[in-house]
Amino acid sequence: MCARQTRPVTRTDVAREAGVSTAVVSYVVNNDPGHVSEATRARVRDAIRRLGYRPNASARALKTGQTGLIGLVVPEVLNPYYAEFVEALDRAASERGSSILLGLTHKDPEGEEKTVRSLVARGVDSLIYQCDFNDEKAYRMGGDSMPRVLLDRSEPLPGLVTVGADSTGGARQVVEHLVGHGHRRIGYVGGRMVGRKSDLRLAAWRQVMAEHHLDAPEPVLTDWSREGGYRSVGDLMDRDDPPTAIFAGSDFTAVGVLQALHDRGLQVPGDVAVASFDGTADSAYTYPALTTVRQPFDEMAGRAVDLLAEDGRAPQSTVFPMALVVRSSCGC
Amino acid sequence: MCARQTRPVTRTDVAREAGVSTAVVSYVVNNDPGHVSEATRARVRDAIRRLGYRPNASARALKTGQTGLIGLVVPEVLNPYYAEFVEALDRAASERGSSILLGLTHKDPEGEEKTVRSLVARGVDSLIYQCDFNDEKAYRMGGDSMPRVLLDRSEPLPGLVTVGADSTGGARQVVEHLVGHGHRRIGYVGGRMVGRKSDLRLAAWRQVMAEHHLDAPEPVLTDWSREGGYRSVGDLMDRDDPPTAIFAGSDFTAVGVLQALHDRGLQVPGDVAVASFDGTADSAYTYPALTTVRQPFDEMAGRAVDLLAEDGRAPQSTVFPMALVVRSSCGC
DNA sequence: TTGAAAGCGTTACCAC
DNA sequence: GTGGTAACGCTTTCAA
Repeated sequence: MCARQTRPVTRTDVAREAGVSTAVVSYVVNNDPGHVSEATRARVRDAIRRLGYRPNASARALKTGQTGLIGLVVPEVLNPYYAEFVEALDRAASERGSSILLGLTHKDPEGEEKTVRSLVARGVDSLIYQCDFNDEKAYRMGGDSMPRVLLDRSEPLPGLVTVGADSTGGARQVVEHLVGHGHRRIGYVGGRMVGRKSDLRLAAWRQVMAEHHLDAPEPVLTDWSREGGYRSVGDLMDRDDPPTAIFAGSDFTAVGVLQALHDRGLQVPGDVAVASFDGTADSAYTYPALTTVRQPFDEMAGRAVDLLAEDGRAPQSTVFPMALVVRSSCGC
Repeated sequence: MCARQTRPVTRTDVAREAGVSTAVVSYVVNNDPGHVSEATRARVRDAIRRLGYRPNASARALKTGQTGLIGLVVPEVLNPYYAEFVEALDRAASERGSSILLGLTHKDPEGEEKTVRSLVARGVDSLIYQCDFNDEKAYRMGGDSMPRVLLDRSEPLPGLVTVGADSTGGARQVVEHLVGHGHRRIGYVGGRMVGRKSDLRLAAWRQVMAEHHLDAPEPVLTDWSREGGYRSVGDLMDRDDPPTAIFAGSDFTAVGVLQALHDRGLQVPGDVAVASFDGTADSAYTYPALTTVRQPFDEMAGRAVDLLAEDGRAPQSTVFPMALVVRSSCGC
């Protein structure tokens, strides 16, 4: 009735049990259409159930050369920004029959290289990069034989496959909105860019200010963290003419900004308005709730996984629009 | 100089290049000690480098029966509570030479079963469960042949391997702290337990109240989300004698509670004190910063991965203490 | 210290 | 429709 031994059931056992060859079992397991008669198919299915047979993933992978694993390189998952990507990518991957092999770098710059190496060694079919440092280097490390995409890039990168959001358009919407509230002194707080040339948000902020003939105060550049946001408020508010509104380069930054503002006894949006960037889930639960522009997480994730499946190694760049989410931190 | 074809380099190629047998290549790759002379070793390493050889993970896994993959079943990663676990587990796993294969259920109750099935089909060596529903059922699904641990369990479960935190002790610390501030009406807000018998936090709160001869107001049970926390505040504060302090069953819940309190124009901790449970990173960045008890994420993660490695199928239960983190939401 | 060779569980080509 | 069987790339025993 039940197997005495723990030896795993193989396709050979099933074949014997069903009185067919191993090839037929393979056909049935892989739903090979038309190849096998209904009667046989049923018999095999039955044997599979009776024996509790489970195909061996490693054997299949060895034979087909495909593991169904997508390696995801991402700094951390405690930052909701990355968490949004991870969730969206997991959904996209599983809809398409793949799984995500997590490669957290834990924000360690050299962890990136280690992570990629480990992912490749585990036999991932493809790679998605969502990282901050040494982008192109890490990207190359994947090896040219493997489909890979660089996520969260707003601009095409020569020779690379990228997917991203229209950061410029998004940032413009935020700053325009703040200007629309009548603010004239709008400060910018964000992190320093590490692996990229420039910060499109910063540039867009400058540009919108200029278009409205407004002076852009000196931006505060810190690191992309809540702590960074917190610290930046001193720099910004201790000036002779502090801003009446702050554009934070990320929701995460804004969380720190908000706390620092509260600690100084300033009202938001009464004394200072705040708006930010990313539209992560937690931006709705700050106090006050953040006005922000939402990243198209699902669209980017879906596209990224599709590109991998297309095996597309032709360099190309996809950019999705961002949408303004109006809440109360701006004064609406 | 460079390979014309894209055919992947195998151990056979390396053997030929180095003028040795494939077995020797294997010895070198796996650092088999003493088995091969320094000269040969160097020759092989050289050939490996020249050819750019990378061992094939699937073939190795097929042969050894080990993939080095740990399946992690977890509802979501956007909730910082789970994100803390994911980060800690990833760290623990990679320190021990394994990788985490992510199995997000996306809070879909039936997703749990699908997720486990998918993880097993991908050939994980072992399974870690960090989930809310149908615990034991999902646990059994892993199959008895596979090492697996149920994470985040404060009490032993007959026949299962569990790792958790001392929730009772943690909750007691929080409530005692609130009592120490002179509060007499301390409310409880938390989620409903789904896969478990009872909520130890709730019980501990009741007990501490009783020990101090304090009446425990009717607890508010909602779901474990920011939204749930937000909604619960109405239930609690519209009473005839609203509490002067609130114990939230999780930081996530507390975030919603805080926002609702602010929206009602109540000061924290002035009008109402708040303290919570979990000690996730974001609890330091609410307004005001939350007093909470911290889960021993790293300890639990490390222990969980160790238990898997020990192949320990003997049911056992490990519980780590929780530590009070005093910040400003309690009125300190 | 090194090599030959037997599988590991599949898939898929080719005969029947 | 069905079955035989040669790989896939690796580990490991056993002999040399």
